[in-house]
Amino acid sequence: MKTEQFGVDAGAHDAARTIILDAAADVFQRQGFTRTTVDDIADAIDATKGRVYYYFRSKFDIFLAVYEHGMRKVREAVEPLAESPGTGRDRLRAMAVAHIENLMVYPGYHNTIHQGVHGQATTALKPRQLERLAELNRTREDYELMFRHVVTEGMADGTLRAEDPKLAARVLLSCLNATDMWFQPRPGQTTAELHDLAVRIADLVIGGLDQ
Amino acid sequence: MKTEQFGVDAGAHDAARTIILDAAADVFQRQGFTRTTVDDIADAIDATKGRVYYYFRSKFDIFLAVYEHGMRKVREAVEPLAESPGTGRDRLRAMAVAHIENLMVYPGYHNTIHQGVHGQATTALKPRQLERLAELNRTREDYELMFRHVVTEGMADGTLRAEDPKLAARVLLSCLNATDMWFQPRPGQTTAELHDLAVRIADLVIGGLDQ
DNA sequence: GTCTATAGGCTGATAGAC
DNA sequence: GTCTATCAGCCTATAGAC
Repeated sequence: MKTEQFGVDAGAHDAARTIILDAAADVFQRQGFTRTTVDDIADAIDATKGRVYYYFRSKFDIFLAVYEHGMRKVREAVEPLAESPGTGRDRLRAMAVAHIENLMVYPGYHNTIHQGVHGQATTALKPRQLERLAELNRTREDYELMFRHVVTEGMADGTLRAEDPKLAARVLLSCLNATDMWFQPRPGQTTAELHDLAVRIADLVIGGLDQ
Repeated sequence: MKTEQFGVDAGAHDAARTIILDAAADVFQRQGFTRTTVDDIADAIDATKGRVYYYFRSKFDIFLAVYEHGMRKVREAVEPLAESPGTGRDRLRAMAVAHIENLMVYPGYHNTIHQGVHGQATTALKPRQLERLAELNRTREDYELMFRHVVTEGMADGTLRAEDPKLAARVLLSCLNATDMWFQPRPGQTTAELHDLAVRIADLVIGGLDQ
């Protein structure tokens, strides 16, 4: 019972969890949370349920971990750009490109978050899980708020125009996220090609805010 | 056994089906297809499963009927605008507004279609169901094609600019559909208010194509 | 740590009464 | 037409062997 989860083995433990999370994000994307069985996740890593339940208390806890991991990844990529030098428009564009690129690299994670925000993953939840889900949704709202602030700053420095920054940020972010509705990474697609595509999508999406 | 499904009672039969479809679209939106039980749909119209299974062969057939009904409604609203007089830009804008308005009036239907396109509703399907789903997805592709054509026409008449009409139409439509990710009709919201909101969203979304 | 075996609950679909 | 009753299958989660 005295495992070394917080000792020298923590790294191995986290690595094992991450393998499960990667597989789960992928399967959740392909089949949706509800239709995915824990056996499906285990199959994807050539294991059985037993392994999965050793690392996660429940299927929904896996979903929560995917949500958290995915949100942390985008925030790490996008947040620094919000505070970088440059006009509001330049920063917003850089944020949009980075967001789309992140979505292209981690499609499973983003799609799973999508399902979570939409509430389609909710089964009968324990108080502990409800609280964690609420906190994650708050993180997501903060993320949207960051976009809204940059929109406002772009309006102030004259590089963006918007009647209603709140509506603009919401539409902008939902448009960026909509990419996961049709984007499928093609085998052999280079990072440069993905970047180029991300730029073109970003320009289409933020065009409505251009001065 | 000799019902009058195609005789004088066809209207009543269709009406009963539509009541079930409206309820199903609503519940599918709130809970997602998989998490929705047939009992949930029946409860929503103060009935039991028996009634539902009298009108539909399976839960997935209900989904297919919702998909079809929803697609027919948007097409009826948007298609005439694609062929109306005016510049490409004017027509595209009118189509975008109409699409969003339709989505605001039938949020359950649109959200359910969304789930279908995303493939999250797919259980083990019979050949008959697979074929019908494929046909519906083709209808949806035709719908996107209609947007692409108007984009191309707008480029020709100099009112729109786009590097890649195919990408532009795809991004445009997925952005319009993304509205159902956050839009919640408020009680007491008038048609005029919804129209105003739809116009503002449409302008944000097609701004990236403006000349 | 990872597995197998199984309990226990839920749900899609059907049969048959009214 | 609509209901009640019920079956059969699937899936989450746990217990215990290795």
